[in-house]
Amino acid sequence: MSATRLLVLGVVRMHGATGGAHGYQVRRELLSWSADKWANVQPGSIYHALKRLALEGLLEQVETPQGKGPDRLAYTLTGAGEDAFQQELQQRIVDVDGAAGGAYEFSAALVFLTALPRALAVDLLEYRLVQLDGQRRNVAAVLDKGIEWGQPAHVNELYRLWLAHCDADISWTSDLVARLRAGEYVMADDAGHDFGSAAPSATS
Amino acid sequence: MSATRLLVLGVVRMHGATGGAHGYQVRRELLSWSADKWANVQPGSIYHALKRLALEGLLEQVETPQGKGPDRLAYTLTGAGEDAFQQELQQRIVDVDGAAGGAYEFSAALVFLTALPRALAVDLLEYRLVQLDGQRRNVAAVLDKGIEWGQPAHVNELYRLWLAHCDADISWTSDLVARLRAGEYVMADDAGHDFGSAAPSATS
DNA sequence: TCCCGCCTAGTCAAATTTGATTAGCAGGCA
DNA sequence: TGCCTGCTAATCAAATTTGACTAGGCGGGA
Repeated sequence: MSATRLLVLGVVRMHGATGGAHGYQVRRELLSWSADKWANVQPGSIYHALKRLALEGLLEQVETPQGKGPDRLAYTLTGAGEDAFQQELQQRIVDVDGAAGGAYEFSAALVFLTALPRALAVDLLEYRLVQLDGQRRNVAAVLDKGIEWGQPAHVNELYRLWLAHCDADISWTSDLVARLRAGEYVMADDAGHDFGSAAPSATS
Repeated sequence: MSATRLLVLGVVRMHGATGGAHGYQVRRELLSWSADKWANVQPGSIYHALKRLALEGLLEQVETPQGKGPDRLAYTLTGAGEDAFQQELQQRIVDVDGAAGGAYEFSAALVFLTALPRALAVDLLEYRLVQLDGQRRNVAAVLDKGIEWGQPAHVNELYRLWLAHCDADISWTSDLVARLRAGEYVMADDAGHDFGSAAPSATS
């Protein structure tokens, strides 16, 4: 599942309480997060994702109050959609994979962090920490051995950069875990959880 | 120009001294850099890029010694291709743009850093440093003001992460500049520059 | 009233990416 | 010899992404 799909799924999920969301609404929400910068949310991708997700049974078309304006198709999450959302979200928090692309794969999940219960979020992030540490070790090893071995020197430079990013990720993640432990944010199992906690921006 | 295109252009350029490169050669070179991890180098993309670049006149099909094996189409850089390569390379070093996608846009350029004369590389990296500093300031400002303003809290978390990455980039870049100044790497204007300095991996 | 610009909502052709698949040849081995 | 495996080299249909463009309605100034 691409980052775009998780984002779309997640935004539709947020609007679940108010009877689903249509494409433009999703687009606006994502734009308000600058998701056009750090993920790729062109209009076309969103509408495509929406159709695809509906086709796969993760979303369901809900009949529109059909107000004024142009055509408008709204969607809600199905049960399968909720499952897929949870699964994908958790997967992404844990996965470290692609060094550089990874930062952006993770961002898509971070936005929905509060959709998880606090203890689970903490556990997953701690597991991520383990993964990150492993990756750090790996990169460091390549860098140590790699000086003399194959590859033009600049490829090592790449590893050096990744190492720095690993370190940054590790300390940021530790910090976040600590803050979550200390009770920051309203998580899914806290009183007053607002089901995704989007700033109210629906206009329909 | 996408990252893939710069990578393909750059690899073909490296093999310029030996009469051009064909798709599979490019693929292997990129795989040996793990570019399938941090950029997206599926076979199809490479062959597509090759054709497209040829169509745009940046590459030129060179007639093959036509040895044994399957069909094989080799390409070399044209004058326009060299210009485009230099321009794109320099652009990418300077551009900071997309926070998360940016790291990976930059990686594609970093690999070809030694294709620049030392002084130019240093200048460009220093300019990048200025950009990064600006970005850092921006993110920090949003983070300061942003606590109370709109957006669900977790979006701020994203900014916090970017801030950490900015810092990592800044110190890595400073370090690289210092090392370049101290004479590390064989740059385009140094004696013994091997025109891109790929580990010999041609097989043809 | 009429026109202009802007916001809402979404479509569509073209470009690109994905990754499974084809196909020739060489080497090992029974 | 005959077969199977693995490497070289590239193609192709299907999926996805890009981003320019259509089109209706609304508010306000001339």
